Formats: sequence, structure tokens, C-alpha cells
Amino acid sequence: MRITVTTWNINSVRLRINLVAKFIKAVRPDLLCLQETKCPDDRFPLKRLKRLGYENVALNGQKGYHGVVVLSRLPFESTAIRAYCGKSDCRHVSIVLGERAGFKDPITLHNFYVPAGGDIPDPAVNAKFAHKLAFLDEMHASAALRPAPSERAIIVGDLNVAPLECDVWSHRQLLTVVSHTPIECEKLLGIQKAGNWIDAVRTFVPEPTKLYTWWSYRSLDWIASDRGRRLDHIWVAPALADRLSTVKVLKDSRGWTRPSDHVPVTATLEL
DNA sequence: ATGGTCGGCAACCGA
Repeated sequence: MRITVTTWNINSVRLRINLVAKFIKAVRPDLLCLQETKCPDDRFPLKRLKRLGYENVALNGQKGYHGVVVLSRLPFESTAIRAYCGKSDCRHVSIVLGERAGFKDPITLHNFYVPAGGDIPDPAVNAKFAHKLAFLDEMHASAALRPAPSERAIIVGDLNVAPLECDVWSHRQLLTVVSHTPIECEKLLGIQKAGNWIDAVRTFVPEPTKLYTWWSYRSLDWIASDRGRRLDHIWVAPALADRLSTVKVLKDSRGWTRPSDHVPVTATLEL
């Protein structure tokens, strides 16, 4: 059995529902994890997505900001939502695939939208950056994000950190820019290390090859300047490491009409 | 060196 998992910060699911449909028709992932849906659950375009084949939906949305969802062609055993930093922000949803989906051994999938962290990389003067660091600390401390050796688990999402030098267009110029400051990179890599997570994307595109998943809207010519960052991630637990067969970053979608500033990242697992 | 653009939702906030 083969499953495909996509993560995509859609930056408003209602505005870009036609781009979601276009992506689905081209890629048809089994699991589509979106972030920044910017949509309350009762306004989510459920019918359209069900018609597109996604009958199983784990929603965690709110009005105006944030919001995550897991859309699935396969039925879930369970879903869960975790609140981080004592806030009601919709930044996490997880699902478990099991016997109903044809898996004897369950697979847990976490979908995260880590706070972006504002502009000033100093937690003493920027509460948004302090929130981001606290959020990463809470992820580090979470037992749910430290899978046992036999446990089949996946983390995806817009983690809003580009941890490696080759995850940004200029390591030197971004050292003081939120998303690539040393403290964030250390914290993100610390979470990865504590859970023995494998960075699925870098399994196929190893360092030092440059690879990005986000290009700012504030660029006259995003493709010519190519000042990107790799903010969107797929990590797998050790039990799934040798099951990865492909990873694709759909850079073309950044050039679609009225695009998201993030592009979809898709991993394939042979189970 | 700075400012540049989006989306939500109705004045700015967040990215």
C-alpha cells in the first residue's frame, strides 16, 4: 500500500478553493494538510472537498487568522486538537489512520502551523517572537512528539522556520531575520532530534542543495530574484524512514494566478 | 538601505 501526504499553507482556503481543486486534480494526495485556512469551521468549503474525494475531514479553524485542516481520502480512527501556549489559536490538528483505512499498525499524523513570530527577533521587545519560541519549546516538551521506536508517526506543516543554511537564499543575510535566526533554528532542530524525526524532504534533496517552499509576495519578480525559504516541512518517525519513496515540492504553483506565497510539499510512503 | 504585497474584514493586524 502506498500513501501520499501533502502539506500546503493555502493563505485562505475560501479565496483559493479553485487552486486547491487544481492541485487535487493533478496530485490526488491521500492526505492533504492545509494551514492558514482563515476560515471558521462552519464556513469551510466541505461540500466541494467531499466532491473532490475528501470525505474525511479534521477541522480546526477560526475567523480571520490561522486555521488548520486534514483532508483525507481514507477514514480516520480518531482526531485530536491541541492548544499551545494556553491560547485558543488554531495551530494544530492530528489524526490517526488505522484498521478502517487498512492499516494494522496505526499511523498518527500531526498538522502544525507554528507562529510566524513578527519582525523583530528579540523576545524581550516582540511578544510574537516570544510566542513563537514558547510554542517551539512546548513542541519540544510534548510526549506526543517523541514517538516510540516502533511508532508510526508523521509531522507536517508550516513550521515557519528554515533551519539549514541551504533552506534560505542567503544564510548570512537572514541570520537576523525571523525564520532563520540561530535560536529558532536550534529549537526546531532540537524538536527534530528529541523525537528522532527524519526530515523527509532533505532525505531526497540533501544539503547543500538550496530548496525553498515559500517566496514573499513583496517581490517584484519572485522567480528571478528567487529569495525563498524552506518553511514547510514533512518529518517522519524512524519507523517510517525506510518507507519514504519520493518527495515533491510543487514550485510551479507559486506562479499560478493569485497564488499562495507557499507551495505544496508532498511525500510518498510505501507501507 | 529600505520597502516592497497579500488576505481578512472593514481599521488595521498578521504574515
